[in-house]
Amino acid sequence: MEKQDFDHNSTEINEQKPSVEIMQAEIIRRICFREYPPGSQLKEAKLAMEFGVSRTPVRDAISRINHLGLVETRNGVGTVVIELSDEQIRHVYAMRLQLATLIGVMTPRQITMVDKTRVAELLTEAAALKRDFSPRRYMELNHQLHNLVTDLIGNSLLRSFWQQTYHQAASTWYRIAALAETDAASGLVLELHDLENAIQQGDPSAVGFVQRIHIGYGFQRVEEYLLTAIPE
Amino acid sequence: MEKQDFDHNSTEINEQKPSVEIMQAEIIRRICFREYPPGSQLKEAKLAMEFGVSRTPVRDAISRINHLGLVETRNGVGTVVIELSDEQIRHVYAMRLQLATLIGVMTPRQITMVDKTRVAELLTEAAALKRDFSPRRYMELNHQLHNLVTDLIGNSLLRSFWQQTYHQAASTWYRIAALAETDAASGLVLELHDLENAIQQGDPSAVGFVQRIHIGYGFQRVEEYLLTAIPE
DNA sequence: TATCTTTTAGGTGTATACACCTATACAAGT
DNA sequence: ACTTGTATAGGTGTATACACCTAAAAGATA
Repeated sequence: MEKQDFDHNSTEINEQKPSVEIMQAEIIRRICFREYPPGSQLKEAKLAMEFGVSRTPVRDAISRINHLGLVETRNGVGTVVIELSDEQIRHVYAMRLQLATLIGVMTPRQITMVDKTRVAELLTEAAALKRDFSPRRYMELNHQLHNLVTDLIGNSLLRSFWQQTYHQAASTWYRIAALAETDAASGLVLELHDLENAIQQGDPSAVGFVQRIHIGYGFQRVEEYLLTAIPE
Repeated sequence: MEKQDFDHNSTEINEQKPSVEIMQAEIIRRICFREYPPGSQLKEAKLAMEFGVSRTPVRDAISRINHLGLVETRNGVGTVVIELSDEQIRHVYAMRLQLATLIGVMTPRQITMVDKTRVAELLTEAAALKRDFSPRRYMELNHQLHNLVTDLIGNSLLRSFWQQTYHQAASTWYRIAALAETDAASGLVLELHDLENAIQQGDPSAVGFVQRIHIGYGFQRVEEYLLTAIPE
C-alpha cells in the first residue's frame, strides 16, 4: 500500500537498487557471454556506479561467485576474469558428461506440455539462427536450452552442480561460436531436434542421454578449434 | 623490516586477524561439527568480536557459504543454520552415491606411500575410538578420512562437488554418531579397513567403490535412526 | 483477563572513510 | 643506456555510522 515501485519517472532506465542476487547473476551472465572476456579487470567502484549502489553490495556479489573459479580478486589490482587452462576445460567437460547421464536417473520432474511447446519454439528460433547467425543470439538460445533442461532436474544438488559446470563452460562455447559459426548453429539445431524427440516421449532419461551425446560433440569442437590449434 | 607480527605479547591466544578464508572454513567446520546445530542464529557482531575483526569480513565469510544451502540470512534476525529436510538428506546421499563411483574414474592422483601410512594410522585411531567413544572424536577421524579420499581426486570439479556434499551431510552424521555410538564406530572401522585394502592395492577405482558401499551403509543408518523414527 | 497497539532492543543491509597494496611513470645516479 | 629509487594514481580490504527491519516486551483498551 505504501510503496509502489513502478518505473514511472524513468523512461528507459528501470534500474532501481538491484539486489545482491541480481547483480551476482548479472556478473556471471556477463562472464558467460564474454562481455567480460578472460583477462578483464572488474572494478568495484565502476560496477557500483553502474548499478547505482555503493561498493559494499557489489563486493558481496563478486565475493559470492568466487567458488566458481571464474574470477580471482587481487588486492590493489582488481578482480580479473580467469582464462581456464586446457586441463580445466577437459575437467569441466568430463564432469558434464558424467552429470548429464544422471539427469534422467535422479528423481527428475515430470515433463509437461509447457516443456514441449518451449522446446518447439526454441527449435524454430535455432533454425532461424542458422540462416542469420550471431554469436550473441547463439548464446541466448543456448542459455534458454540450458534452463529448459535444468528445470527438469529434481535433485537440488545435481541441479546446482549442473549449473556450476554450465557457468564454467559457457565462456568457452562463446569462443567456439565466434570461430565456427556454422558448426555451432548446426549443432544447436541437431541438439534441439533430439531433445524435442526425447521430450515428446516424456522420457527424462532420454533427455539426459541427449545432453550427454551433444556435450560429447561440443567437446569435439572444442578439441578441434581450441585445444589442438593455436589459441586465438 | 617495519612489521614483525610475532605473538610475543600473547601467550596462548594466537589469533591475529584471521583471513576471510580462514573464518569461512571455521564457520563451516562449526556447522559440520554441530557446534552450530540447526536453528542456531549466528550474529555477525558476536563473531566479529570473537575473531577480533569488524563485521565486514565476517559478513563476507558468511556470504560465501550461502551457496552450500546450510544457512539462511534473514534481515533483522540473523543467519540461521538450516535443518535439512528429509528429502534434501536423501538428495545429498543420492548424489554422494553417484559421485563416489566417479572418484576412481576421473583422472585420480597416483596413490603414494604417504597415503598408505595415513590410512593405517587412521585405522589404529578408529580402533581406539571403538573402545572409548566420543562423537567429537568420531567426527575428527571422519573428517581426516574425508580429506584423505578427497586428496586422491584429480578432477577439480569432482573434488569441489565432493566437498560440497560432505559439508551438507556432515551435520547429519554427527547426529547419528550421538544416537548410535557403536554402529558409528564400527562402521568407521569397517570403512577404514576396506579403504586400507584398496589403497594398499594402489587402486583408486576401488577407493571409489569402497566409498560408495559405505555411503550406502551410512544412509541405511540415517534411514533407520532419523528418517523413519521420530526426530530427537 | 484478553487482545490489540506501541515501544524498544538488537539484528542485518548499505554507504562511506580510510589504511594499505600494486603498478606505473618519472627522476636521479652509475 | 640502464638501473634504481620514489612519487603517485587508483585499486582492494576493513572499520564504522546509520537506515531499516524484526521480534518481543510493555502498555492501552474493551
